Amino acid sequence: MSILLEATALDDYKSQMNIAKSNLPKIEHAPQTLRDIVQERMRTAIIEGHFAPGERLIERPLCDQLGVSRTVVRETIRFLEAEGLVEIIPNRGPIVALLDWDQAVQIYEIREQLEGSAAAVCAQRYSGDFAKRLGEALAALNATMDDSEWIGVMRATTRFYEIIFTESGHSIAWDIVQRLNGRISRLRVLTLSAKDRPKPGMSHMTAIFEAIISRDADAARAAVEAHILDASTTAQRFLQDETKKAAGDV
Amino acid sequence: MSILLEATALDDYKSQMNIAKSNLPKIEHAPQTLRDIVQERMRTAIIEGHFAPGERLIERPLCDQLGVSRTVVRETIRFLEAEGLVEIIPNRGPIVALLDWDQAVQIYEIREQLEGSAAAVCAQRYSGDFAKRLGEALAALNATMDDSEWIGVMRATTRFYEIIFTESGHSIAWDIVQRLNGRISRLRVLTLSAKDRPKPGMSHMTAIFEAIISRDADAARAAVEAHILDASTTAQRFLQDETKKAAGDV
DNA sequence: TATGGTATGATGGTATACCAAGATATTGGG
DNA sequence: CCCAATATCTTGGTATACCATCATACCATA
Repeated sequence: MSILLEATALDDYKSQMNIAKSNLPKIEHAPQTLRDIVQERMRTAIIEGHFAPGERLIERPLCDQLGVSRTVVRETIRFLEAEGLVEIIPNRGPIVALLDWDQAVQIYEIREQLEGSAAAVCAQRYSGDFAKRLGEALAALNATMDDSEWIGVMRATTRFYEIIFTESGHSIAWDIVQRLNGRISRLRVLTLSAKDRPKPGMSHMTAIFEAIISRDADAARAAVEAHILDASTTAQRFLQDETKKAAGDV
Repeated sequence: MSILLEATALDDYKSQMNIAKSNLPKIEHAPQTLRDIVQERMRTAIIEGHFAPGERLIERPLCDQLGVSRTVVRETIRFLEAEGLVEIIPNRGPIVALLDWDQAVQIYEIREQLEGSAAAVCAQRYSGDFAKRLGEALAALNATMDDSEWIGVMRATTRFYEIIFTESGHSIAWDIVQRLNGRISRLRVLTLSAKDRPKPGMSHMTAIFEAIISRDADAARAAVEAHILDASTTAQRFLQDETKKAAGDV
């Protein structure tokens, strides 16, 4: 059964539509539309690697798998296209976006700037229970490092940075970073599941944490840069191995 | 007659569809789809201010004005939503995105970093006829400054930065900057058409040009930062005036 | 074997119908 | 005369059917 078919929010939505206003506890009814659900599901399916890069996304099968109309699927694809997660091949239709090393380098560089700034601003301005929350996120990240479930590590990492971006007030930069992360998700999977470097990643995150907490903006930025340099180096190794292997397979 | 109804590419497309393969010089047939045309047209209509911020974008009238089906319009809106040019109000539909000063500040800060980096990289690495091309772009920009057509100034400015980003190889950052510029287009219009500051803008651009040409990366970055600081200061003045006026109107 | 035609499948584009939710107008009762 | 309940209109969301085009694979014939 397809990953897209898991019976969850989509079915809830549909049954809710039919039942309509049968029960009253509809307060706080977040008007989550079908599109939102499908978007979210396809986005995570791509990011988590259930679709291979370059794989075609054929409309009607997707409709069948998701149980929604073409309209919804097409609008979703349009949205993901704008996000850079999907590319449109003229007269052939959408495919999962491909990623070459040049693009990856650019993305790491942009992340370096945006994450570095957010961390620096954070170090200067944080207040309230921010330190506590960031510490908890770091602890949670540390906990995920052991069970080596890359998906958990990725989510914990995201959570860690989300706290930083939120505290710094850089919501737009956070949007951009998340979108860029989606595009290099394949590389993140590779680096996160790399057996030979769970420790360096953790030490970098700890360094970022400590620099922010001690209100050292320059050190915070430097720590972020070190973290991303490490990640990009690891990613490069994998991507080039992969490229070589692909070249050999031909 | 609506801005959207200008008879141009859209009609060409449609008649081309019917004529089909009557004449052979169809080589280099850029497969521009209806969606692409509608997207481009609506994007520029929003950016150039033909739709007011907050204005509702009602599907069926748009279909009538553009002469296309709801599918095309809806997919276009989805794309522009992902671009941040359009917001969806639950149960009310899409509106032209609103912009508050907090968001604008964030956007200026991100632009500062991305444009600064591109200029710095450019200064270090430019080659070929880049200097000549950038000089021509600067001259073109200077020429537009006189006739005070803000649209021309905006395009020339975009062209100037496009050359920088292209030469630096930062294509993804350029995408991001362009998208961000779309979101603050209203502010750019205000600042560009400000009668009291055609000169400062030009002098900043000249400073950027000279710093890059003399391969001084630090100076280039500083010049970009000065330029954006100036732009954001001007923008802030306008936006706050506007806010005050709006408050007074209530 | 090579050429050309055909069948198939996928996409882009269009039209239409239906229902739900909001907004507005209307009308009836106090 | 005012308030409230109802009716109507508009819009958004969804689903479905249809056509034209493009690409590809297959097949038959020279």
